[in-house]
Amino acid sequence: MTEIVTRFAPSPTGFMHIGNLRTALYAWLLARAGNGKFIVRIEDTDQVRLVEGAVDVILQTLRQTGLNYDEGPGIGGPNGPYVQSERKEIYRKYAEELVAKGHAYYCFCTAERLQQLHDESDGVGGYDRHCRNLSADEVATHLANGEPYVIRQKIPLEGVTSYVDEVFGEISMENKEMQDQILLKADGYPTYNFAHVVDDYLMGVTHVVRGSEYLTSTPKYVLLYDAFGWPRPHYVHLPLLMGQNEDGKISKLSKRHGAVSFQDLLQAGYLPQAIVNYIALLGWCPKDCNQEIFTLEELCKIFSIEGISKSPSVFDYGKLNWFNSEYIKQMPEQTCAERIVPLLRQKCPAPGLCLDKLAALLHTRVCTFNEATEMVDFVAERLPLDLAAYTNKKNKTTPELCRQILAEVQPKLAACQDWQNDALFALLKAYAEASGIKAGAVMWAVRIAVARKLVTPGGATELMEVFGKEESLSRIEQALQELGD
RNA sequence: GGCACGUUGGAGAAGCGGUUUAACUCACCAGCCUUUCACGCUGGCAUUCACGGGUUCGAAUCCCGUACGUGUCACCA
Repeated sequence: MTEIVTRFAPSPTGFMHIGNLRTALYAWLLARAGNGKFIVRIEDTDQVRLVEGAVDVILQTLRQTGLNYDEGPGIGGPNGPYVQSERKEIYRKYAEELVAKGHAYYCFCTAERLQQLHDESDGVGGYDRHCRNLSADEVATHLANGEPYVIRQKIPLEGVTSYVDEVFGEISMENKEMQDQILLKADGYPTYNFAHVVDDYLMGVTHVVRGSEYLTSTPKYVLLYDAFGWPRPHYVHLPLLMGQNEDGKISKLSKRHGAVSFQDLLQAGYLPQAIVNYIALLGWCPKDCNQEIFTLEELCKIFSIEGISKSPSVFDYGKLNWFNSEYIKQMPEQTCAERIVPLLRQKCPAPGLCLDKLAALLHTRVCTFNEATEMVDFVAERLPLDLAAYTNKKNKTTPELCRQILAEVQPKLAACQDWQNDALFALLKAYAEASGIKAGAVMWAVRIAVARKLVTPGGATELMEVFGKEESLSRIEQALQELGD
C-alpha cells in the first residue's frame, strides 16, 4: 500500500486564519492516521502580498498546536527547498516543457489590454486567447524584442474534464468554462495554479487537502497532471468555515465575526488544545462515537475522510467557550492557578488577599483565563452597593435583618482565629442555629456585605477567606454603617 | 450572469431505503443540589429532515425540478 503524503501549503500573506489551521490539522491528521508523511511548504510566489513575519507566525502556530512536520522550512528534507521562491527556476523549466508539448503558450498581452477585456465584460469575462495561436516565428520575434510575457495553459476548447474528490465525489466541468490561466507570470514567478501542481508532484504528495474554494478550479490542475503525464493525486476538499453575522446571515468567516486568527484566539484566552479540538469537529465527525473531547493522539487514531462533511459549518464561539472551559476544568488546580494568579495579581495588587483561593474558586467558573479578571472586579475595589441587594426573596432577607445579622456576627468573626473557609462556615452555621435565623439568610447578608455584588464566584465564607480577616471585617464595618441603625 | 457545490432544531451534527415516535454536544428553558453564581445531576427543546413532484409495500435516506445559500470565474492563493 502506498504511503500517504499530505502537505500544508500556506501563503505568507497574513496571519494564521482559523480555517487555514483547520486545513493544516486535517492534512496532518490524514497523514498521521495513515502512518504517512506531512510536509510544510511555503507558497510565496506573490511577492507583492508578502507580509513580513508571516512565515514565523505559521511555523509557530504549528509548533503551539503540536502539528509537527516531517519535511519543511527549518528542518529541510529530501524534497527541498520548501519555499517556492527558492525553487523559481524549477517552474520555468516545467512551463517550457508544457509549451513544447503544446499544452501551454507564450502570451505577450499587456496588463492594460487584459484590464480592458475585464472591464468590457463587466468583470465576468476571461482572457480572449489572443496569443493562443501565435506562430513560432511570431513568438520568436516577440521574445527577441525582449517583450515581457507570461506562459498560459492551453485548455482544450471542447470536452469535459472530471475528477473524483474524496469528499464531494465526482466533479465535472466543461472545458469551455475554463480560462487559459497563467502558469508563469511576467516577473518570472509561477502562479499558485502552476507551482502547487509541480511541487505536489515533485514532493510526492498523494493527497491534496485544501478548502472547497478550489473545487471548481481543480479540473484545470488535473489537466496539468495529464499534460505532464503525471499520476493525479487524491483530492480532499474541505467544507468552508462560516461566521454568523448580526443579522443572522452567514458568510465566510472573517474579522467582523470576531477573533479569527489563531493568534487572536490565544490573545482572547483560548488554549491551543481547546482550539484544535473544537475545529477538528467543525466539518468532521467521528464514526460510531459520541466523544467530543479528544487529544491529538486520539484524533490520529480515529480520523478518516469518510467523516468529513460537505456542507459548510458556522464557527460558534459559544461552543469554543465550552471546549475551553472543559480543558480548564480538566487541568489540575495547581496548573490552573499558575495561569490565573498572575492575572489576578495584576488586577488586585492589594496585599493580604488570598489569590490562590480566588483562583481555585474561578477554576470551574471561567471559560477563558482572561474572563477571570472581569469576574474579580469586586475584589479589586469596593463596588458601589444598592441596599436593595440585601433583600433576597428566597432567603427572606431584608436590609434590617441583614443589619442585625452583621451586627451580631461581627464580634464573633473578630474573635475568630482560624480564618479559612471551613472554620468560618462552621462559625456562621453555628450562629444561624443559635439565633434561629436561616443559614442561607446569614450567608446572604455576609456575602453581600463583603463582596458588595449580587453574583460572585464563591460564597460568603469562601470570599472572606480570599479577602483575609482585616479586609473582611472592614467591609462588614462599612456595610453596617451604610445600613444605618 | 455562467459554472460548481451545499440545504437535518438557534449552532456543530449522527443518520447511507424499513424497531427513527430523527442519536449526541453546545446554547436555551425548567427542576434538583447548594453559602449567591458556577460545577454536577435530572428533564424539556425537529410529529419532522428547504420546498414540490416522482420511484417504492415503505424515503431524511434514491431520482427530477424549484427556492435559498455559498464558492468560483486574477500576472491572489
